[in-house]
Amino acid sequence: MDVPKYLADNGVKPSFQRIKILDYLIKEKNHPTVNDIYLSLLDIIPTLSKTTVYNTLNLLIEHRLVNEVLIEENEVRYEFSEGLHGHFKCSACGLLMDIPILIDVKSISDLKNYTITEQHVFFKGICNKCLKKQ
Amino acid sequence: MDVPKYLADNGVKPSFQRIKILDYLIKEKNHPTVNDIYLSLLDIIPTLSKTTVYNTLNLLIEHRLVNEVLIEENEVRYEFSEGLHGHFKCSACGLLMDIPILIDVKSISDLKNYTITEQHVFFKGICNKCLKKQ
DNA sequence: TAATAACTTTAAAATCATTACAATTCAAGA
DNA sequence: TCTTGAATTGTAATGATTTTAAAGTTATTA
Repeated sequence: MDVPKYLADNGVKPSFQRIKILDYLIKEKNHPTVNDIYLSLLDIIPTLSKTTVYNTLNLLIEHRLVNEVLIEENEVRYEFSEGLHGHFKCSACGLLMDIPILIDVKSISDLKNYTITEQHVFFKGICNKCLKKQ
Repeated sequence: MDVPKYLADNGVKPSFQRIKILDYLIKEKNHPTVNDIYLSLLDIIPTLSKTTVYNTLNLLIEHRLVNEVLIEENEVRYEFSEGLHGHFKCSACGLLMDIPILIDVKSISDLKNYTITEQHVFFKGICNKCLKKQ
C-alpha cells in the first residue's frame, strides 16, 4: 500500500512521522498500545516524542483511518481500520485476535429509527491453545 | 431487594459503605462513574473516601455482583450485574442505555473449542430523540 | 532565493484517574 | 472490656494523557 498517498487521499498531510505510524499499524496486526508504537519507532525516528504518537493517532482516528480498541481498563490499543470485526482476548496468554461480527442491528427493536455509527463486539475467555495446556 | 443479605450470600461482608454502594447501583440505572457514585453518596456518608469506592467496586466485580462498562476511553462506568445485555450510547445527548444482545457464539468458527467467559457489545450513534431535534 | 505564514513536532509541565500504603476506626468474639 | 482482624480513611505515589509554548519544518508567494 502507498501510505503517503493513502494519507493524502484521506485529508491527512503525510509527514514522515505520520507515514511511519500508520505504516506500523498496517504491518503489525498486534493491536499495539501507544507505548508499543513509540518504542518500536524509536529505532527509525530517534527524536520521536510520545506526544506526536498521541497527536497522530487522534488525527488518524478523526479521519477514520485508525480505530481505538478498548478491551481492558487503562489500556487503549489501536488498529488499522479496515472492515467491521470484533475481538477476542485470551485471559491466559493475552492473545488479542480479530473475529467476524455477526449482529443484525435491524432486529434490535430498541434501536428502531436510531442511526448506528459504530459497532463494538469483544469476547474474553481461554483460547484453544491455552485450554490444551491445562 | 435485601442488599445486606445479597452481599452476604455472595461472600461479601455487608458493611455500611458496601451496602450503600451496591444499593446505589441497583437503584440508579445510569451507569455511573466512580466520581458519580462518590459524590452521590457523600450526602449519606460524609466521611466516605474515594478509595473506599474503588476498593468496594473492585471487590464487587471480583464477586461478579457488578460489571465494568467500557465505552469511552478514560471513563470507566459501573452497573449492577444482572443478565447479559449490550449498550448503546448516543453521541449527541450522551444517553447510555441497555440493549438486548443477539450473538450466536457457536456460529463463529474462529472461536471453535474456545471457552467464552465474557461477551461485550456496544453501539454508538444518534438516538431517535436527537435525530428528531435536528 | 528570501520572506512569510501555516503547520508539525518536541519537551516540559499540568492534570486526571487509579492504586499503594500507613494510620485509624470498627466489629465480633473471648 | 480487651483483643484481633477486617474495613475505612486520607495522603502520597504512579502512570497515562493533555496542555502549552517554543522550536522546527514545509509550502507559498513575491
